[in-house]
Amino acid sequence: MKNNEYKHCGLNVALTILSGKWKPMILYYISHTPEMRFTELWRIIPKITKKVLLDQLKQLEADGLILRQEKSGFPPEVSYQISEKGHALSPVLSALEEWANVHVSEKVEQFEQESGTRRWRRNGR
Amino acid sequence: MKNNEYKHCGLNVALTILSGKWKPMILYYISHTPEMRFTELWRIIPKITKKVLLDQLKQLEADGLILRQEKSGFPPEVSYQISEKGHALSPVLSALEEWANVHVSEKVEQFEQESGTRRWRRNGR
DNA sequence: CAGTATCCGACCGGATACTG
DNA sequence: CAGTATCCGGTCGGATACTG
Repeated sequence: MKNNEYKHCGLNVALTILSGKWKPMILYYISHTPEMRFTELWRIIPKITKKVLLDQLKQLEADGLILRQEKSGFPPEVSYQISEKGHALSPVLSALEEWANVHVSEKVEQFEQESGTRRWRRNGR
Repeated sequence: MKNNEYKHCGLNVALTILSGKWKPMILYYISHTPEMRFTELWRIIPKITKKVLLDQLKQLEADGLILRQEKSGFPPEVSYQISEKGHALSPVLSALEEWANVHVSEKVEQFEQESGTRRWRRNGR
């Protein structure tokens, strides 16, 4: 094989975008609800801190996977929704999910139990 | 939406397995060659250190995506190949790649230029 | 309600040197 | 050739307190 045939940078980009401890979960909830408010999201995701939730929401928004909508007034009212790009990604994520369930089911079960002690992220932004 | 409907742990597992700065590239090269030797891999991946290459190879092997084969004798001769699981993953990775090229092409181009200064990983193992 | 502002510790990628 | 052994620094996730 010749050197440097690797040009699959898109894969790296996609994985980078998806990297963040809570991003898949955030994406899941946002894509399954027409309008998800910040506090609601914060309530249903166990143990996440507001700062981290904000961080990951900002990244997802910056990458164009979700949309942020702010209604003026007080108290503030912000809701998030899935974008076109984000929506286009979901079948791919389902495929990944499916692959894991078929090929590494032990790890999935194990993961379900730990659930919460898991750490992970990706650097680079 | 009711709470805790999120059960897509497989997605988390899959992303965790794929997380590592060089893993997609390693996977690419290994899956496109019948037998890839350690030093060869080290040569064609720019700038990776042996320690990091070993780390990521060990993780990929532990997760069952690649196989390690060691021939006895001296000097040592080790080669890596893609496994069944790893092979089953490649269409999904192509889909991810495709998504990125269609939906975040700017970032992909940008990434191609930086190429090398990029950092990322995922914790939790 | 939906954020900021700080501070902190863990972990991962990287550099360098050494070895069976 | 294919690894180990150390050490280091940056980054991200997390905790806590404060604010428009």
